Amino acid sequence: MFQEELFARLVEAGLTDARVAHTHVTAYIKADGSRLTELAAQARMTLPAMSELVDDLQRLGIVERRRDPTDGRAKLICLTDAGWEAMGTARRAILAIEEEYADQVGADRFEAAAQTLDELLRALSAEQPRRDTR
Amino acid sequence: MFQEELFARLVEAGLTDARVAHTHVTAYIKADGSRLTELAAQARMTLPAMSELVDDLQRLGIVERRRDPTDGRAKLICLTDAGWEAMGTARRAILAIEEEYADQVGADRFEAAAQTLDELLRALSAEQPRRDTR
DNA sequence: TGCCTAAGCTTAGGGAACCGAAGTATCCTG
DNA sequence: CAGGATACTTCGGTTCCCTAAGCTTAGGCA
Repeated sequence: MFQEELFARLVEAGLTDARVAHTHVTAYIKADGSRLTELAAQARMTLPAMSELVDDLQRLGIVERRRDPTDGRAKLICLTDAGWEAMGTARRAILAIEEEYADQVGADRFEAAAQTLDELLRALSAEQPRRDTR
Repeated sequence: MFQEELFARLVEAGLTDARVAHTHVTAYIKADGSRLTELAAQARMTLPAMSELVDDLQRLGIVERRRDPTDGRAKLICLTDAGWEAMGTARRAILAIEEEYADQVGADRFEAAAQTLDELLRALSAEQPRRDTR
């Protein structure tokens, strides 16, 4: 529901190739680059799954893989210029939808619910940290 | 996260064949039976997708398809005895998890957030009723 | 009565988003 | 400088959902 609305807006804004799974990268990627292992753990998915997502975003020119200067095995997933731009329009779209939601139930209640859920998620994440990355 | 916890508990309770998608049926099915069209609309998915789910639950002995006495085209999807039993254990598992969540953030806040989200969902569903069932 | 459209459902084929197992390259430790 | 651990990739498979195309029954209307 939220996703349908978001992706409709992204298409309007010209981001026709955006897919839902991409958010698993864009939600966690750091400004100076993230390792695949980091991203997979934060998104709670396996390395192969995250690798495929990064492949796709690389094909679309949103991210690029750079060699990690501190570790020859690792790669840093970084946003490209086009990636930063896309992040900006996505963020604006999300804020607009959140505003609509806040209008439906009252800004104070929406804010409170969001806060509660965020806290709950953090508490549960702390209990059961990452997935098994054997 | 919630799903992992729920299905782990269901397996413990002996419901080893339960799958995530089954909730799209069990969440909406009425005590005296529901039509496929109804279920698909409420779960916001297509008829073939819902039909497959019902196939699967039928194979597992959870639901059965009865002829609708008021319309020869339609079928009523009904819970079997085993289905009612499974619903009971699932409901108990869900309540137990919700209690744990309430403990994490406070029962009052959890309750308030749930209420807010429920209201939001209803408001959005009213705006954008069902999916296109051409 | 006999079509003809619509409604209810099913079948067939395919794509997206994951997972587990197994492989390669690099790092680190004794 | 072996041997194990770490970072990542490749391969094959499952789940969950979709669109397109069918088949059957209902209901209106000439």
